Amino acid sequence: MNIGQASEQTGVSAKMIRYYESIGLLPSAARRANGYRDYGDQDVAVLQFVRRTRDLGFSLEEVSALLALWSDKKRSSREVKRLAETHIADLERRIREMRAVMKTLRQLAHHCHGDERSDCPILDDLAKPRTPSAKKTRRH
Amino acid sequence: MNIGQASEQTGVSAKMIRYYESIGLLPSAARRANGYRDYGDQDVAVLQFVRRTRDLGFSLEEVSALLALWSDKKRSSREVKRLAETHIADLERRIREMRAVMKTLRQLAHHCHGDERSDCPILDDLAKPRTPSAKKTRRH
DNA sequence: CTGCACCTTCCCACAATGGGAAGGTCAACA
DNA sequence: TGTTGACCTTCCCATTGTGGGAAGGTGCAG
Repeated sequence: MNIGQASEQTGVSAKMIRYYESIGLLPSAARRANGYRDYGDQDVAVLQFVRRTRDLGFSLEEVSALLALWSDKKRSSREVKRLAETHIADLERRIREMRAVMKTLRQLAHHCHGDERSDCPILDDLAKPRTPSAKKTRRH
Repeated sequence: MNIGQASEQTGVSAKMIRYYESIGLLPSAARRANGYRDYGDQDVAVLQFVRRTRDLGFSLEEVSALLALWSDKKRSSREVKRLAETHIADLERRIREMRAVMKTLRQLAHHCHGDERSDCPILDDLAKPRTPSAKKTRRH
């Protein structure tokens, strides 16, 4: 099957499939005589695995680790669970941070009348403090 | 004051101050005879404004809009409030998405015994479905 | 044969930030 | 005076994950 079909069946764009191969996340695809990449059911399964883990927010590096664990028959399930739980904890932390930010924004917005008058407590407040709590919400 | 002091007082790295200037987010800084950038209290106030809005998760584009509104004496507070509320709605949406993902991950992790045994329902499940709900959690 | 849809590789762009090189400047200290 | 070290300057590169698009080959249908 061509890359286009593989893309359609998995929801991973052809561009990304080639990219994943180029960075070594996926093994080099088989090639037909004309140079086209050729995908089989096994490849599609791997792509679906990648698609799914990406949808769940795992980084490509984490996906790579999960793929390795997936194909390693001797692996213990402990590692997998640990990876999932680390990810859950990360999500929880980010949600907490975002909630703190929302709280601040809601307070600011609440005091802004939001009409034609020009005085706006949001802007006045933004100019003053040096947010003490908010850490950089950096993705890993 | 030199860029180093301005950086220290505002928590914006010197690197970023120069970058913000280069992309036109900030006006060109005054220069001393030796070519060093020179910052005054007004510049520091602007940098603090930027720092604070960045901490609250606004993109540089949004910060730019807020800066314009800030310096526009005739603006209505409606626009500002709208910007803040759009941002709040965006945060809410992202939190909802992340919670859905966490729920899935928790279910997966719950069924994984996480010990030396190698069979792992997390990996088995990841290989199967085509997540229907999870949209890309892309930052704006 | 022509046209169109597909494939290939290669380069560029994005958002925001950090790292670091190569070189100029300034202040303090021996 | 000379040197040292802490600044400053610009310039380029890397990151993460994705899309856009050019330039060219392939394959099939009319």
